[in-house]
Amino acid sequence: MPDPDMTHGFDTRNAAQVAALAKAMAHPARVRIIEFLLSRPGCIGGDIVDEIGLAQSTVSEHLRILKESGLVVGTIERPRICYSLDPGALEPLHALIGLIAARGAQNDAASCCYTPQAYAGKESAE
Amino acid sequence: MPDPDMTHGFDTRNAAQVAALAKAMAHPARVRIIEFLLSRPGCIGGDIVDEIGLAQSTVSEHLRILKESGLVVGTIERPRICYSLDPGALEPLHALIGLIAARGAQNDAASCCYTPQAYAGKESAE
DNA sequence: TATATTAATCGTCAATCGACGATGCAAGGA
DNA sequence: TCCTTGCATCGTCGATTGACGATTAATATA
Repeated sequence: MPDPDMTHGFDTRNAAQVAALAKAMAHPARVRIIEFLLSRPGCIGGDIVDEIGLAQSTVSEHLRILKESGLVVGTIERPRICYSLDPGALEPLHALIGLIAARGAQNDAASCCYTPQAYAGKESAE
Repeated sequence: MPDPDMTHGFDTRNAAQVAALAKAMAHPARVRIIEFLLSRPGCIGGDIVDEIGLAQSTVSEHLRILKESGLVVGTIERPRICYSLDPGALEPLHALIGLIAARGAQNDAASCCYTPQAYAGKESAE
């Protein structure tokens, strides 16, 4: 048995990886940091604090989370630290999202379930 | 001024959208639900509960979050509910991740900052 | 009408998150 | 040596999350 985590073709390890990456992007301030880093040719030090408009300690904490996920890398250039994106880090997330997006082509959201006669009384669930 | 939320080329509204989508994917159980939905031609009712291995109420809560994000749609087929992915929903997230991934081609993670002489004493920040 | 099936909702609890100000720390310059 | 600069870390607070069992709601079926 190659991988004991495998279930129905997907493994829980990968799910945890993807979730961790998504979590890193799951806050508006962090998304804005990413976008900011994306808008620059190189990377920036504490300008991020000005850009985001939160306290320095708060931004530092967001950067810590981003670094922990691997999405952002910091290079020390005393007294500054130089932040930049590591695009390769979000590969697992990118792959899954790519799969979902690809499904969009073949499969309109309406087509459904294994009980074909189900279409009779269709309501939207909320 | 076309959009008061614009800051340095990105708007906070979009950041919130992206963050909300990422948040929906920011839990291993929800990622596994997505992968499970992806592994099926159509969609499934309460089989998700068996697949995930958490209590029914917990899975229901995760499904609520996924529906709220638009990523998953539920169609009522009494007494079941038929869940399926709506690939279009994660467009904003997909777009941003696409941008980041594209950057990977031109820009290796090492190249950095606007102070070119910085490369002298390079350490890794943790 | 009574019962079984399936999913949503409620109430509760511990754990985690996000924000802040204050403080600490390492290098560079006066 | 004493400041200054730039970032990390600490401690604290309220808010949110994630898990569960119990309950409720809506149908189908006996």
